[in-house]
Amino acid sequence: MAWSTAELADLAGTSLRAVRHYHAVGLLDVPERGPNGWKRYRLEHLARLREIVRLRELGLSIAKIDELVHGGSLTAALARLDEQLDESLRRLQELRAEVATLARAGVHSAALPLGLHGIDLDALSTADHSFLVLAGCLLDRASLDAFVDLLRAAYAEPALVAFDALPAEADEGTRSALVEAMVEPTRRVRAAYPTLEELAERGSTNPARALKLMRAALDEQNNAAQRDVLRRLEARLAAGGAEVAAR
Amino acid sequence: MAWSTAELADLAGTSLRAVRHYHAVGLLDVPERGPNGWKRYRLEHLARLREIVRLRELGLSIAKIDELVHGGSLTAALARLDEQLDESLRRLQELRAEVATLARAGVHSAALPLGLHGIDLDALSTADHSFLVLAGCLLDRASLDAFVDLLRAAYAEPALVAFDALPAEADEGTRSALVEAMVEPTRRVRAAYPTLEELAERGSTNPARALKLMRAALDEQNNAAQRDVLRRLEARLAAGGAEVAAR
DNA sequence: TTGCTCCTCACGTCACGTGAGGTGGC
DNA sequence: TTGCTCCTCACGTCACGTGAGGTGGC
Repeated sequence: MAWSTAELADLAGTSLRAVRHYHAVGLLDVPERGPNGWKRYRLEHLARLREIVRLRELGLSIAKIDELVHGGSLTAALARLDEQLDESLRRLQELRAEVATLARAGVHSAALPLGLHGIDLDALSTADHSFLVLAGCLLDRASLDAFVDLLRAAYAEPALVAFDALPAEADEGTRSALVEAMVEPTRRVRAAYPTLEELAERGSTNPARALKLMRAALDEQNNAAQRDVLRRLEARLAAGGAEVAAR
Repeated sequence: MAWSTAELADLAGTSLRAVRHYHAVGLLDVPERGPNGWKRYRLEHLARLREIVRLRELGLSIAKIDELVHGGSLTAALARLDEQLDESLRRLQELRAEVATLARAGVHSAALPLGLHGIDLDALSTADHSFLVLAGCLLDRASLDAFVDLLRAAYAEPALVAFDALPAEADEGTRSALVEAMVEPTRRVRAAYPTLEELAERGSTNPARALKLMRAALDEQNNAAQRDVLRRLEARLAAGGAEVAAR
């Protein structure tokens, strides 16, 4: 009873090349050879090879296995391994949920942070989608959720939806009417939800940078007419504030 | 607002080199460049890159992502992915159990099939350990469990344990006494448990080969005295059978 | 001017996979 | 003799990592 490399690999449930690789890196002893130069593996090699295969299946690197087999602390290694497995389990469970979401929402929603609660991705404008991607890179979960709440509130206001759709060549009448129509909805939303500053402050490790990036993105997404309307809206809101203060 | 490669990678939570790799394989469009030749990434690139990063985290290969992004069937891909995740989850849970076992039993038990029920690995002789490794490569779970039951029964018989420990230079008196002592225990074990043939027949896809390999291994593990005792034991059992049949 | 960032090759890494080319056994 | 298995190089693969060497911006 002595096995060839192919037989050994087959018994152990691995490949011929893998066995040779384990020889090359010194994990598995090269056995004696028969008179014709062929390797003759025995039970001891099978036992060692199974050990290697098993630990590889557990996800250990060859270097780690080498360390263990040559007397490294198994207990410590296994404790770390157990933590990693636990982490992997949690991740896989998240991933499954995410896969289900993706199946409903399409590939391109993969760019968004996962599990945005109660948001209809199809109803999202391209601009808001892009902005959410950026926000997802900059804000933590809580701030992101708060921002999504704000977005939904905004979508419930016809005037704010109209702003999103404003064409660059909109005429003066359209613009001034839109400014007026936006005053009250904007006040309502601002009163009920946190501002971008507040979100960045609470949800980012580098609030100044996050805020700058988000503002730049917003500005970039707007066309000339939208920027004009925004400028006038801010003036109108400030004036309104002054009126109230003066009264 | 236009980002450098490093900024983009940082925002998307990946590495500079990975971004360049995605360019090289055609997954991510190369953006326009500024007057100084530097790349200028925009929101669209961030969105695409996040998509890639997310799908990579899900374990998809670049080839697969390319297929998906260029209109492959997302539904089919996700269904397969979900199966794989489910499979991975089951494997991870097995692995955790196995890690716990390993922590108790030591590295070298990694060569053994996992979760052998109710067996004390420390009490196992080296020969039996080696043989179990081989059996684990050849038999399915049920047959293996049956074999372990047989092993435990054998360990409960002092005569059979004595056989395992018989030195090669054992004298004639020791040998013949051992043969006699083994007759009854052997009959008991054979009556209560399946034979190697039966185990191979039921538990292997290639019973003839499995049986041959296991017998060769057993034979090899025995020394001259043990082989002698076995031969005489078989003769004694056959004679006993003849006696009974003749009576 | 100094330090920092950007760029493009291009070789390295990990754990093997995959021929290429030659010999031995039945 | 034919077909099959064995052997040893040695280059290929996948998804990047890691310098090497040179330029631009503040």
